[in-house]
Amino acid sequence: MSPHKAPDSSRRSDRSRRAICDAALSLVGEVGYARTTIEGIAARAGVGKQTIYRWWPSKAAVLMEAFTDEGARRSADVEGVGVAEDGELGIPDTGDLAADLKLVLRATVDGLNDPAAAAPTRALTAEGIMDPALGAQFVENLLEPQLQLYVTRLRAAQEAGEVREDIDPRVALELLVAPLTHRWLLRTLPLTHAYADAVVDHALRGLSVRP
Amino acid sequence: MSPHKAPDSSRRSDRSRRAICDAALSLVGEVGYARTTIEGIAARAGVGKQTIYRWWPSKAAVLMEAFTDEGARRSADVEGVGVAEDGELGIPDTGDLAADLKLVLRATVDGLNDPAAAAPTRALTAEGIMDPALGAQFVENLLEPQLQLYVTRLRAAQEAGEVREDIDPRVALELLVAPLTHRWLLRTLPLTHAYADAVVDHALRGLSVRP
Amino acid sequence: MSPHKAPDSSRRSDRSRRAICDAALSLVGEVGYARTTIEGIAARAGVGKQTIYRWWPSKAAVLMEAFTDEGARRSADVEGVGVAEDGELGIPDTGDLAADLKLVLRATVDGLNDPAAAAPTRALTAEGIMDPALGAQFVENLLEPQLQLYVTRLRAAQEAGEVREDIDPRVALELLVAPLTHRWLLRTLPLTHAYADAVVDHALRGLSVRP
Amino acid sequence: MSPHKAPDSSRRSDRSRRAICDAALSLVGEVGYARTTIEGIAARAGVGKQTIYRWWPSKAAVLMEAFTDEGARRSADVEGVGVAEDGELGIPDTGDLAADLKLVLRATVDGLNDPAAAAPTRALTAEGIMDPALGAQFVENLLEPQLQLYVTRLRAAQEAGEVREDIDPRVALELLVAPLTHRWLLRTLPLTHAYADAVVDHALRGLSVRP
DNA sequence: TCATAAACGAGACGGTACGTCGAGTCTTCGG
DNA sequence: CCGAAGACTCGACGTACCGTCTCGTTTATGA
Repeated sequence: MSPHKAPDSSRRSDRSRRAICDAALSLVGEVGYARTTIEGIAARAGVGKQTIYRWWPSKAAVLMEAFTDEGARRSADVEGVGVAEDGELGIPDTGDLAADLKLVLRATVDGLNDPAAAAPTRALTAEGIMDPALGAQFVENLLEPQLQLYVTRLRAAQEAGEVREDIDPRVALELLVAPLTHRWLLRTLPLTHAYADAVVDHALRGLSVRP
Repeated sequence: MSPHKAPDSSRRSDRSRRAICDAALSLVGEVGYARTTIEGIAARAGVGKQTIYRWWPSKAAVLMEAFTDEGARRSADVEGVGVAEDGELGIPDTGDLAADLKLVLRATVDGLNDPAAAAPTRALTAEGIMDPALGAQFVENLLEPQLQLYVTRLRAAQEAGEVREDIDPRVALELLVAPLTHRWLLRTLPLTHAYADAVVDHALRGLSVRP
Repeated sequence: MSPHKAPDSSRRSDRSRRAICDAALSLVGEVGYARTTIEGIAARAGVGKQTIYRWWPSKAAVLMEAFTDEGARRSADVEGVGVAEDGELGIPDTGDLAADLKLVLRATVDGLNDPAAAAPTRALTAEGIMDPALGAQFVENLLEPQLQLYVTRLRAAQEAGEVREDIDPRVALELLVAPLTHRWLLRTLPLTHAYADAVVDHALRGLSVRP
Repeated sequence: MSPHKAPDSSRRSDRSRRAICDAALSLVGEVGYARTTIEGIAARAGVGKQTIYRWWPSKAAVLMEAFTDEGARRSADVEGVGVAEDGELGIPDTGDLAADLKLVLRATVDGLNDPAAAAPTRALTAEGIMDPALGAQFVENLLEPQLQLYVTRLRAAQEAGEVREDIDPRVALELLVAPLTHRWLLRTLPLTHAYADAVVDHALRGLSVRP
């Protein structure tokens, strides 16, 4: 069915896989995404080009996996802690939804404003915009898990009577998150803590005057 | 000061400029952004490559100008009409903000869901995400004028007493527009009329229960 | 040490090498040396440009090798004949040096006067004049072997008592050959059989009156 | 007859002409012939490219004229001296042909061995080898006048009884000059005073044993 | 325990496009 | 109204990477 026989993944060299991911990450950090090449990754990893082409369809896919890996490794480092200590591991629930959201969104703002950390994510996002398959992977592996945390927190708020029952948490979350993403990706206006607060306030209280 | 002396733009051939923009637009339409090359544009335009490199720094910049030009030409075509006939020329004001926004956002959804029309915009957006200079141009020339229409409409609603006085129209607009952009760019979930309506309803009424 | 690592010549594709040489020779024959380009050679040979740049430093070097190759192939064709049948394979020795030299130099005149055959040699010679490295290769591979034949014949004439003992064969040979080369390259005056004869006569008998 | 109307040479700006020649000579001296370009000459001369194309067919032709000019200027500088003081202004006649020729040819050797002085001549010669029209100009303007000096001297030697009557001075001169040119252009072996002497001796006395 | 088949490193290959250079032509403007 | 200035089309340059394709060389079972 497939024009080429699939490689036997049980024989795959994990040493090469890791070296490739590491090389990809470091190169993106050093020269940026656009000037990172498959040849460069292979050279830095001490690997034949074919070993990359055998297992990944594109440079972006390599980076995708490198990112996912890195995330998994970081998660593993804190496994068993039992308590979320930052936005990545759950949104706090102090009973004050506005405060909790502001805390998390301010942290998000800080993360997005760090140029070194965010540049590769930005590149990967842009690539995912053009390449649907890659974009789907990006959303599934990196974005959606984050967004689900908002769903969870918003449902809790509904049960606590803080949020109206007729609210769709999935839509609500996008009201909160999309504006930050918008400013981050398109650079229309500065992305600040004040903006994060304003988004939360506007979203929670609504635009309309009270009926 | 500059490493290369700037060309004298008063001597610029407008015939070449237009041919290049036309060729760029048609090529992007035919083969997509990624497979459009500077050489291809030059060949189709019957122009030397150097004439492109003399005036534009990148393929994306050519397309940027081609888009802006096209927009300007379309605007010129309807000049003097006096009445906005679609969302690009102003948001209607029937006195019912929710209805007006739904109308416009549904039209936006339709535009974004048209693959042929939206693909080049998507590519240009992605390119602007990676290249700040280009992104700034994109925002200034194409995006911001659209967003200002929302500001205008929201201010009118404030004056009409439909929208609370303590709302910042700039933030409010992003609450409405960013979620659509988010789904369009990241393809997290389908972009439908129902979603546009839900965004408007959630944004206007707010998430919180009434105090 | 070297700015670029040398390619591994054991992996070199001989098929490509031959195709490139053949293409180069045929192109020079068809359009002349100046209008032969590396791109043209690559295209005609069905080869990537890089494959030429990997192994040769210049267009002239390609032709140099093509010429040498062709010479080697022609020599191989007549191997085992045992008897020289033309000037390229040795200067005849009939005991009459003047007659032998006239024979050979007349043949040389004919070769140099054939425009099709001599044009590439002329181009290569001119290129070698400007580029010392190439010139050295030209002399070593193509010219010097020819000149040695004269040394051999002149030594035989010395042993036979035809030529004075105090003559340096290397200088003598240049007295015979350089005038023809001079007229051929610089086109001062026509290059004829009569001229070849005159050169031999003048050189053998000397300019001075008898003491 | 000509496809383009010939420019009116009476209107020609001599200031431009000189500036172009000067620029050409200085550029060839600084960066070599191959890397001297028409654009470079025009820029250095403060002249439009068209002003060069109007009056010369090629880079080589510009240099040709520049050289001729320079030669004429140098000759003018010593006009009226009445006595030739070097090979360029006539071959001395002391009554000893061998000595006179050695003197001149040694001076020629020195000139040809000076890399700075000879490089442009070498380039022009090479160009003349490939381009017959240019070569004819080179021979007529620069080479032939030099060679005629040898004819003159050799005829004097014939009249003085030093040289045999049946010698053709034109052939004889080539016996003397061509070997030096040969070594100079093709770099087969070093070009030394000893070689110049050997050429004179071999040519005057001949190769054959006395009958 | 070894043979054997796969993945591996290395890198040459045919290609495409890059961005630059210069050729020679054409146009504009200033003295 | 000539000529400087330089923008134009064109073609080739030499480079960078692409993705494919051999080459030997590990390596890791399964016969």
